[in-house]
Amino acid sequence: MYKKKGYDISSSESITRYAKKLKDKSLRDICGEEIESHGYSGKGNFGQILEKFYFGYEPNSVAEPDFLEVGIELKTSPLKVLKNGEYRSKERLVLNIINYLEVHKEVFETSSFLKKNGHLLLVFYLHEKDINLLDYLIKLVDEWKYTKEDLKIIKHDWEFINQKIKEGKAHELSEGDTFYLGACTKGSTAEKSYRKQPFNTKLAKQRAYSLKQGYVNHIIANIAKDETAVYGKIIKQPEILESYRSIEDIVVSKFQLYYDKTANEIEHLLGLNLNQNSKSYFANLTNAILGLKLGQKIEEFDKADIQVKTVRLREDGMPKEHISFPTFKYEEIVETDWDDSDFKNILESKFFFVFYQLKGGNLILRKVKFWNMSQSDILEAKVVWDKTVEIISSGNIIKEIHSTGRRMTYFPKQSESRISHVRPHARNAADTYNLPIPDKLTGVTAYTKHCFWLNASYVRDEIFLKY
DNA sequence: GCATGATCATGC
DNA sequence: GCATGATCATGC
Repeated sequence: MYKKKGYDISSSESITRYAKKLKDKSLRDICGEEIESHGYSGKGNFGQILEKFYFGYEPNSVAEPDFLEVGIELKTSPLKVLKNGEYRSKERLVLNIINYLEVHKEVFETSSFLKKNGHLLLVFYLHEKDINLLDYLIKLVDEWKYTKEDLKIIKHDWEFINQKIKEGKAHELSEGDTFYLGACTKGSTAEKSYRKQPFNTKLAKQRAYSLKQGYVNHIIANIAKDETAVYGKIIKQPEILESYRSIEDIVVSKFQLYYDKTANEIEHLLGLNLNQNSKSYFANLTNAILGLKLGQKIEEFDKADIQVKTVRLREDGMPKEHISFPTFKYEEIVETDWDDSDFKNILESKFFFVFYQLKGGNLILRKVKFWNMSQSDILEAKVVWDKTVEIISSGNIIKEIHSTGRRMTYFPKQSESRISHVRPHARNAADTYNLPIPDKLTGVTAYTKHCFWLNASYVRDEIFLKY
């Protein structure tokens, strides 16, 4: 037994008060000597050390909350700092493992998820590269309970995950399936950690419930009392989510009123007068349809890490453009595993597509769609990512240089994959990132910024045309 | 006409 | 200054 308890285990106020003393301290500040006298060897994670040496209980993996008497679960999570000094979550917050064989028997209100994670005590620390975890500074500490609105959405998410398990599709679960509560992969190498599922003989990846990174950012803003961003809600009263309606249905029904109308007509029907030359014209129109004021961000989409994409289709239904993602840094991508890659992370998100189509010189709203990529397509996209990494690591990037100076590369072309390709995405040829090793043909040590693109034909066939 | 490489323009 | 959405230009 560790006796370093400065709190009353039967009082949540006392526990929180004791926890808040951690602010602006590091693990070494708080319990350095004790850690050394107990032979701390650098193993174990931040949370386990805090539990053992500060709160004085042995880390466990039981289904009950850590502070059983008051039903509070302790969670620690890393922060990063933006250039403007605001805190953001470095990652999603991983909760308890989904026991496929048991959860299908549960109902949300009495579920193992809610029992263990309904009331959290959160300790956020500043994660810094190349610094010993004993020296990370703890910055934000507070309790967290979900608001009524959030809990309705989380319940829908939980039920969606359960439904998939009941249908024997645990192996097809994906983070992009849900809004705030995700089913994220969990295990040192996710490839190796497969589990049985109750209604299918196929093994399914081990997954845990998790709060989406965007949701954690809202918790952080809440705790830090940071209210710089202006948000507007789609769901103004939680009662709207009563009964069978999901947030998806509600959003889609708002758009359906305007299907087959031109952007201009929609604008007038909404009583707006937007600047059509503005780069954000379509984003503004989307927000207005959802009932938001100009300049507001969509709170629910932000919390759910939803990628909103407006796509313009030609008359024949082909998107005018491929869809781009952020550029990758050559030096970073070669040091990254697929499971930790930005590309995988973004492909696992939920997307909201708004399709406009050209018709007689006008753009009309054709349809909107929530979409996330299937597990099998994510694996196909991995092939493109693997090849890209291989090309950069080997230094065989440039294939030939035309007399005009135009350079042909070995990067995966559109014709090589149904799903994705790699192309430049830069201000101009001088807009470059450093290469980890010089290009074999030319010897250049930096190259024009590139990014992954979703093929226009994939967007048409798999997103626009399907069901 | 399409695929691929190159660049522009706006807004934060 | 840069990210992002959008578009242009060239060669097959």
